[in-house]
Amino acid sequence: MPELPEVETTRRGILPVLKNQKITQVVVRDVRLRWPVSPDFAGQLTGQKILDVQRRAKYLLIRLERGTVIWHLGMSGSLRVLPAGTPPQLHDHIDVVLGSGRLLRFNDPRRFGCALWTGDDPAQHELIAHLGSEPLSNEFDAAYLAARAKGRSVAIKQFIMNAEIVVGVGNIYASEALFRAGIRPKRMAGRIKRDELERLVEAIKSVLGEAIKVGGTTLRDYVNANGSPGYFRQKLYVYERAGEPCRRCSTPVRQIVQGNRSTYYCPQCQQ
DNA sequence: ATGGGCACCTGGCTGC
DNA sequence: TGCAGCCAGGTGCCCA
Repeated sequence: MPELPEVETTRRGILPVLKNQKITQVVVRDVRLRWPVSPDFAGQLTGQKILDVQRRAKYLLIRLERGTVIWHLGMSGSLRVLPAGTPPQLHDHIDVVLGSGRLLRFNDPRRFGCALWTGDDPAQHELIAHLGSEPLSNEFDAAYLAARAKGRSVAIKQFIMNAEIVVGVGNIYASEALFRAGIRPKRMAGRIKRDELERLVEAIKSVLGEAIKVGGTTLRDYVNANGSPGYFRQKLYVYERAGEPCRRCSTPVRQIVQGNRSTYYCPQCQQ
């Protein structure tokens, strides 16, 4: 569910609530996440002060005095801030209770998310060490993309969804970025021309940036730290619009499958 | 090394 | 009404 804009929106929502707070209690109701929650997870966190909340790719990094929690929302996860004592509901797997009398609650119906404590540098963690560029950073540019795409036959849509190349671009924003750039999603990554890569880089940056500004995209169940949805859905040009007229040229939007994921594009605007 | 496909899991919707 | 089948915002792993 959450792509980079939704994770970043969550980060911005929880940071002011968590910063400088002491963790007074951690409740783990279900350890069966993508990786089992470690038996010492609660013990490692309890009593520590939260220093910062950062993001790398779609991972939230909760920096503590000693160590870091690496938190991923998977497909259906959300982190919300609630008053301590709020009764848990279905799929509320983890609570982090704060000295302020509030708590951070992790809900994840499909349990594809994870919460891992590490005492080492999170940048060196196996899940994070091999990640590609942050799309909103200056190092992500056409030269970088061209170098990585050289000689590769994978479809450009799957290429930009590959986190070893560029992080944070999921199924929604991949289709949307390719629409903005006017590129057909099935074209081979290595055959995209330089000026098209320039447009693609700008499209990825702009679509992610605009989505962050309005709190991300809510399709079904994504909510931010306050339980509010994101409003970028209204700005989607092609995603989940199969058969509907393209917002630019009125040609019906087409839906195909790539790597077991739905892709949407306009056969007129994208070549 | 690269690309393709599957697995993990629950819930909501569709169509018979 | 009930239920089987399909689909969903991610990503690690296995295979050719």
